[in-house]
Amino acid sequence: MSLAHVLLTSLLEQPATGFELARRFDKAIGQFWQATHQQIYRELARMEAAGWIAAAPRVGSGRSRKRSYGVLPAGREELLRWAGEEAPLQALRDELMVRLRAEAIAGPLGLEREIARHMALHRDKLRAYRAIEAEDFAPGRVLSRKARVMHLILKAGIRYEESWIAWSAEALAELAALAEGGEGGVQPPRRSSR
Amino acid sequence: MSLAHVLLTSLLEQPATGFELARRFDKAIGQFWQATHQQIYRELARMEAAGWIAAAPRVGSGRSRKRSYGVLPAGREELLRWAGEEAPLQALRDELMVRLRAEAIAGPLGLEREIARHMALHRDKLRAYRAIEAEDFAPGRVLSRKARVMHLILKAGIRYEESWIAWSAEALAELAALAEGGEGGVQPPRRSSR
DNA sequence: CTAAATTGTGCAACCAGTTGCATAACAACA
DNA sequence: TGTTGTTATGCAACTGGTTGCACAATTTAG
Repeated sequence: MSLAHVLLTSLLEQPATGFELARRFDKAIGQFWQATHQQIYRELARMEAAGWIAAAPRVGSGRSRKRSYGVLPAGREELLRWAGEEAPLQALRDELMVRLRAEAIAGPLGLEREIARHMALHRDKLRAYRAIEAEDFAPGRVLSRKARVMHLILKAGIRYEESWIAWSAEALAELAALAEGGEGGVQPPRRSSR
Repeated sequence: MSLAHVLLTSLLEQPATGFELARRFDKAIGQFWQATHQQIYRELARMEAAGWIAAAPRVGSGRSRKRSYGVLPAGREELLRWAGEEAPLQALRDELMVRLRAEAIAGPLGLEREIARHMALHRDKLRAYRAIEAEDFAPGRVLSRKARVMHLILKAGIRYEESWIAWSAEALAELAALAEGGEGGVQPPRRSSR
């Protein structure tokens, strides 16, 4: 049940409508958690029912359906309670690795293109993260505690992307070597080179 | 719909019962995909209905409910078709990073313990992967194409664990520095040190 | 021979996330 | 004034994954 807690955190930073929260997921939050507007509205309704958040009274004409939520004391307590919980390691799921397994077992499938494409996507993400880092966490600047912790989160993303880029390069080199060597057999090669 | 394709790949390597497939998920497959026995049985039933796999005729007494599945030509075709598809980057979800965001915004929550615990778990995984590597892909050994591709998958796991271990060390150091410096404020520090 | 552990299959209910669609206020502008 | 784009909320149906439970054959150990 992490979504509720992501939303609590974000609302604690700054009250917002469901729509605004959805946009925040496109930016900073989206790095390590995602949600569609559907999920967000549903979850906000639950959280309101649980007494964790409340909508601010409508301003002006009152014809709009817009609802801006803020965190209630019970919501803040719930966030702190949850933050103290232990969680198992996040399970890794990667479709590309599943495809690579298929490639290993069902023979050469030409996965190089897809790996190269992923590598480029990881490069794009890394570039975007680096740009945020240069903008918000430039070296030498004096940062608040909050900013320094946020920087740690960004750095986790940077390391993650870097590690996939490095792996992709290694994998492409190995697959190229395999293709060139012409070793397509399922059994270990018969002719030893020594 | 990756689960079906994981199962196709595994059955192609070696026919198996649902139970045996579940155990394979605890080992090699589990690195980048997970499934409970429930999901596996449900999916096998679907795949059989779709004509991708078939159960081998019962051997011996025939009193057992055991069903061993093998891949049919249609299943193999489906696997190859799917392997050629493009997929977006795997979305990253990490509850620990969500907690760290809460820590950044809702004040110090003592997340160091949890980060250290995760670091130890990542170390365990890395050690296990390294043991497999030493066992199955020792340097200098002549490996089949299949083994070399499998090694690439393992290496992806190794890099992933290494990158989290390195991040954890960095995060713990930074959090320790923050605690020591006594900077708990939300605003940038007032007293410049120069 | 019996008890316990392991192997093996499955139903039912639930929860979280996805997809497609519908609706409506408001702002900008032609 | 009407059209288009943005902001804003929500229902309904579905898919994939989780949890709890039940049942039964086979193997192993006492």
